[in-house]
Amino acid sequence: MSTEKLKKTRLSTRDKILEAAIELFSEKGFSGTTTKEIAERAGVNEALIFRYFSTKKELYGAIIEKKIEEDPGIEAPIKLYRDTRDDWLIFKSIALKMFECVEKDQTFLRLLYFSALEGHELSDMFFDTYVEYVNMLLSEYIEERISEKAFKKVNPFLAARAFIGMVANYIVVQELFGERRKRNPRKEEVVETFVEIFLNGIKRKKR
Amino acid sequence: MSTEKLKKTRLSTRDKILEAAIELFSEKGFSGTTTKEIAERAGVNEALIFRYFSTKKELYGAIIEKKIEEDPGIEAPIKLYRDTRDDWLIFKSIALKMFECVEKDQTFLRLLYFSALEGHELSDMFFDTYVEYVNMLLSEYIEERISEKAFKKVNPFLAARAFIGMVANYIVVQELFGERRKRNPRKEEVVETFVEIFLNGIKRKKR
DNA sequence: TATTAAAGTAAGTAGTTACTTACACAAAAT
DNA sequence: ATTTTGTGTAAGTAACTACTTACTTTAATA
Repeated sequence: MSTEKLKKTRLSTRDKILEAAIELFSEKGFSGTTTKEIAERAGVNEALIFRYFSTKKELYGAIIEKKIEEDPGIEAPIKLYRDTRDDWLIFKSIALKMFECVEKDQTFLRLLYFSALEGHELSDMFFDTYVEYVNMLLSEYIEERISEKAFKKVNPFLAARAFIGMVANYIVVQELFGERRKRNPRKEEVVETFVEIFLNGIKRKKR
Repeated sequence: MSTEKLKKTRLSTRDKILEAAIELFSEKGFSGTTTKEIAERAGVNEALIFRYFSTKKELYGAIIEKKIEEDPGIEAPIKLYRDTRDDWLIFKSIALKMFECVEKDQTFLRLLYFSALEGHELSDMFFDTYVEYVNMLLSEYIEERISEKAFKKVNPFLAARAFIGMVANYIVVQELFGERRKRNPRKEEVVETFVEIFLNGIKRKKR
């Protein structure tokens, strides 16, 4: 018996349901997924789903909460490197962390977008945890750098959005709009180009 | 009788169905919308839907095709102003055109994202028409400006993505993740900040 | 005026949906 | 030894799904 199979066996019924639900909801959205399918993929009886979660909606809520708790810490690099004032390092590692985040979990982006489009009540919290929080931390850092005269005077909130936006949109185009098929530039080239454009754009020129 | 009412009356049954379907599919996606609902909102008998479109999926295809044909020409400014070599004007008007595009049609962005997530076969064409085509034209322009030594040597494709990404992501955050509620910076400030950061980042410094 | 075609509708259909019920089995607690 | 508890399941249910049928009304044409 392979370790993988062993691992599967050890999963509690509740966890098997959650895992199958995460996969299916991320593939087809809330209304595109049936509880029957979830039960089949989890390998459990459909009625069991309703023993653990009283409604399909509650199950959906549970998986979004789970994703929110599993926060991969895109903001880690900024907290870690802030004091070095090494802008290149900070922005580069934030971008790389964003790439890493969707590479590690293929369901993440789709769940985030599906939950927003389908209007789930936890969608806002999901979004705030992953996107707004990072943007806030980053705009704080940019504000500091402006007052240190290292960066030009710009709206720090918009500058942060600009940088996060470059990276986020690139990832979305790749992951959601299937541009993966084409052989794209290496991740490192992408990140370095974006950081270069951004930092050149915002840094004060030395005289 | 108001002109609006008159206009409504003049709409053919087929158009009434299409209009209702556009609204509903953009609100709730393909699998979240029922043909009964569409008929109710259009004010026609449900059976009529299937006289004009043989399946629900075909109706969905028809509305996406319609949207593709209605292409609002985000690429117009670049074609129009390319020869002026006025970078500020060109990039600013592209960004403004992008804002304009989603302001004029509230259903557009949601349909684009829903069709991609739900994996409709026309989704790629939809995406190509609105996003890839503009990106291509823009990267051509950037390439020219690089060879004219006006811009730095960067990957033109990535530079175009960077700019489009800033703007697109800002709009998506506003429209899809309901950041409209907060009173945000004026559109003009947003656009000017983005263009400033981008052009400063990519322009060669004069010596 | 008679004929035909198009536009519209009520009432279906078979299959699916989220969710329930009633019951079986095994281990732990009494 | 017997009750309780947790875990599982087959077989339902009522409401809903996309889609059809058979029929009527309206309007254009000959």
